[in-house]
Amino acid sequence: MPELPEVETTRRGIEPHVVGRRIRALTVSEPRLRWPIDARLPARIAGQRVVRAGRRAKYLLLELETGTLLLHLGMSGSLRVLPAETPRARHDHFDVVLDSGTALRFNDPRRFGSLLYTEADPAHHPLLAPLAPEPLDAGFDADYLWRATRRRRVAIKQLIMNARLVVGVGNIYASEALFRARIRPGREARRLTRNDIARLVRAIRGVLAGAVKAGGTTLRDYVGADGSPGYFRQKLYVYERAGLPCRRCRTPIRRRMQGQRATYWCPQCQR
DNA sequence: ATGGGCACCTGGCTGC
DNA sequence: TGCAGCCAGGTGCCCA
Repeated sequence: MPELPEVETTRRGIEPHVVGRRIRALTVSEPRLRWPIDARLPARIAGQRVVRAGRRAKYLLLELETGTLLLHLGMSGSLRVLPAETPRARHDHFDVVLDSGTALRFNDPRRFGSLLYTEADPAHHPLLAPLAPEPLDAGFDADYLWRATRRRRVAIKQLIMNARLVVGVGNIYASEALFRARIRPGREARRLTRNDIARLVRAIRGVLAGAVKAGGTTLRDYVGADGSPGYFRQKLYVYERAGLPCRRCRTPIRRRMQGQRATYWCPQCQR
């Protein structure tokens, strides 16, 4: 589910509630996430102050005094801020209880999310180290993507969903960015021209930034830290719009499977 | 090195 | 009403 905009929206939502607070407890009701939550984790983080709420790609980073919590929302996860005494609901898996009496509560029906902890530099963590530059930072530019796409035969849509090459773009925003860049999702990456690449970089940045502004996209499970949905769905041009008229040219939007994920595009606008 | 396919898990919807 | 089958905002890992 959550791609960069949803994770960033969650980060912004929790930030004012967590930074400077001390962790009273980590209470785990279901440790079986993508990776099991370490049974010693509650003891390790209890009593620590939260220094910073950061993000790297689709990971939320809660920087503590002596380590960093790495939290991933997976496909169906959400993290909410609520009073610690709020009764648990189905698929609530853990609470980070703060000294303010509020809790960060993680809910994830599919349990593809994860909660990890490292006392080393998180940038060196094996899951974070190989990640591409942040798409909204200066390091992600046409030169970078040009080099990353040379001699790559994969379809460009699959390439921009590969976190070693482009980070933060998932299935929704991949289709949306390619629509904005007017590039067909099935084009071989290395066949894109310099101009295509420049438009694609702008499109990726634009769609991600726009979605952050709208609080993300809610299709099914996603809610922000305050429980409210994201409103970017109304601004989607192609995703889940198969058969509906293109919002630019009225041609019916097409859908096909690409690497076991649905891809949407306008056969008229995109070449 | 690159790329493809599978696995992990639950729930909602469709169609018989 | 029940149930099988398919699909869903991600991504690490194994194999060719």
